[in-house]
Amino acid sequence: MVNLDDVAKLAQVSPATVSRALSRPEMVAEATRKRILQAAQELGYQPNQLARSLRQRSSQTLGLIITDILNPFHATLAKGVQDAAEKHNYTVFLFNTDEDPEKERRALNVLRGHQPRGLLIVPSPQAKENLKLVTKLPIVELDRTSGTPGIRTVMVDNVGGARKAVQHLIDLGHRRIGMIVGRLDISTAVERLQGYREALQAAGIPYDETLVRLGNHREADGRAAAQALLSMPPDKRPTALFVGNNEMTVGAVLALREMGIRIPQELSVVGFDDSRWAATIEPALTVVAQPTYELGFLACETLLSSLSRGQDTLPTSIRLDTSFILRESTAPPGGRKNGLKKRRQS
Amino acid sequence: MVNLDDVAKLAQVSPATVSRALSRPEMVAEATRKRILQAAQELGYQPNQLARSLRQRSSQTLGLIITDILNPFHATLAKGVQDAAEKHNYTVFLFNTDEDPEKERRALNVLRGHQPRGLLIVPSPQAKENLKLVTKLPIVELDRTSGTPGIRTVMVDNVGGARKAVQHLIDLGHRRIGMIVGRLDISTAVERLQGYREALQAAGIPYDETLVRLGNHREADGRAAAQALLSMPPDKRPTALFVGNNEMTVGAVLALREMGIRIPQELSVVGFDDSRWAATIEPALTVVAQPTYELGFLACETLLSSLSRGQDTLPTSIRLDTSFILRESTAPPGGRKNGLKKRRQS
DNA sequence: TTGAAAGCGCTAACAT
DNA sequence: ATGTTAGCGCTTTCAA
Repeated sequence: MVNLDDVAKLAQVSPATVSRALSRPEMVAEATRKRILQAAQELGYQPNQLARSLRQRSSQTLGLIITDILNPFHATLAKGVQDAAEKHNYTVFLFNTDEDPEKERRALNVLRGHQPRGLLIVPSPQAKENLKLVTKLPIVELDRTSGTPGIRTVMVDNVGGARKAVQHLIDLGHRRIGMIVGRLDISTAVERLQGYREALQAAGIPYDETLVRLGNHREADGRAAAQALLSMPPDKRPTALFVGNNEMTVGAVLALREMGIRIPQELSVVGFDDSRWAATIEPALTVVAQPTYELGFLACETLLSSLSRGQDTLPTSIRLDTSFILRESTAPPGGRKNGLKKRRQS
Repeated sequence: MVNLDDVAKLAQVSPATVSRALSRPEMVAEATRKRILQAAQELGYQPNQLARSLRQRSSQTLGLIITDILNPFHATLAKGVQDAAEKHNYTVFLFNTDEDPEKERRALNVLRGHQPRGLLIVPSPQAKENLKLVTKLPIVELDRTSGTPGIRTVMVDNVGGARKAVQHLIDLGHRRIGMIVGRLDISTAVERLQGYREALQAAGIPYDETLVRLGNHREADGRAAAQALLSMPPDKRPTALFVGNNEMTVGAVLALREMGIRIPQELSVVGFDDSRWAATIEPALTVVAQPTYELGFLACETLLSSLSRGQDTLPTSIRLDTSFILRESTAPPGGRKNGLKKRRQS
């Protein structure tokens, strides 16, 4: 590999001058700088970041830990982070935890070895414990929070989003509204459940725990939960369903399809998180949409700006708004049709 | 940060011994090793990979360059690569090129600075030129090839996959079969087009270039191409459509929907690359499915084994088989129904 | 089996 | 404005 010394020799200067010409051009005379740049170009020189980072005791890399890259939501998050990082000349190490705290722990340790400048993480259920491994690192949590005090977070207004969704169902006349919610050791699930409860309460509808099913965020969980809810006696079962995340929504909808339950005639459905699938399935799904890309981008910007501004910035918690997208999967209970026209509403 | 010296002091040995205890345990006496491990544990020591890689002149990192992480196909590829890399204790740098050769060039340069041990790349159209930047690096191309001689590739049997798809349409009785194909400077597009032509030829159907439309892999391109094809006069327009990649298939299907053209009664459709969307849309799409995860995993395994076995391995080109999945989007021309039952066939 | 010493490629004092 | 020198944290001769 061609290194600083090679360039220095070709340009007939000392290695230090080459280093300066590349990193602090203003410290080097115009002519020498040109000569050096020319030499570097000629040799195809690329600075060794390993050496540079070792010496500066600070790298131009970030760690990104998400729970499932196959989930379009997370892929979009990753893209947002990537783009922001690239804009600031940072390179990102990507890790997947599959929601497994043990994989998260390993990822954190590996990451530690690579001396990243900061960390963006969608925390697993046990992240609070795991994050003790990297206390020295500037961290931003995105999408959800581990509850670790003093950590910056960039999230969506889950409570408000859920409230809007359930409010919509109530407005249509539903009283028995089911919810499929994620694991309660994950903050988004807790918050969306809270939004559900708030909407019910505001409408004076008592909370009925038999209508709320827990799932582990996966398609299969949504499927099982929907089956359980819909096998309740007709007068007890929900007439509408609010599903707490995208994958479980898929499972629920497919289960309903298999059971021959028509949406929205027999059951109204609202999902959390939009996707192409939700928009183009039959019937098109009414959802609470999240600014996913922006979430990732902003989280990364937040991290980077806290790096450059030093430690003095207060741990901020950013909440982005969701938007409610009305499509064709909801109708008044009992089956009168509704919503054949598409429209949006904030 | 706690370093080797700290551990050495605590364990009352020299730094060299600590290094050995960690990297070549067999070179250190049982007792000392235990003491050292204990000390390392106590201090929460994590080796600095930057220093280690610098010294060894070889890192435990890989570069992965894909063209679009938002495309589930690429996300799945990335997951396969990740999993294989993790299994062998490698960490991966992820880059997105968005099919932009300039972004690819930048990614390659940045990557070079981080001294990865090898590179996995889904090459952009100008990769052949760009890859000259990293001639020293062991490379595996996946999904498609840049045509650079001597480079290992892990791809799918695109010709065979396309042939099966078109053969199926021919068997149903179609003669005017349209194809929406990707940019012809991308190998997968060329190969899939070739499979299309081979199937036609084998059936004695002349190749009609007005039935073949080029697109740039995006949903919008599939949409435009489908609109163009279907606005041909009824006696000239295709009765069946083979679409060369997943995103364009989405566009084509949505365009057909908007035009009110019923699938498969008025037009049969076969896509390349399966997805949840394809499987659950109405009607469920008949597709050529790819072993995507395996493609990524295998590509990474191939790269890593070539690293450990040294340079002597021959540049291998691996082809994985596709599988044809018959669902509900194809029928004989003229509208007789078919394929309401789902089944698979290799 | 262990330690001393050199050096990977770079940057940052400190000198000139 | 440029050069000299030391050292980031680690591994690897070489010597004991």
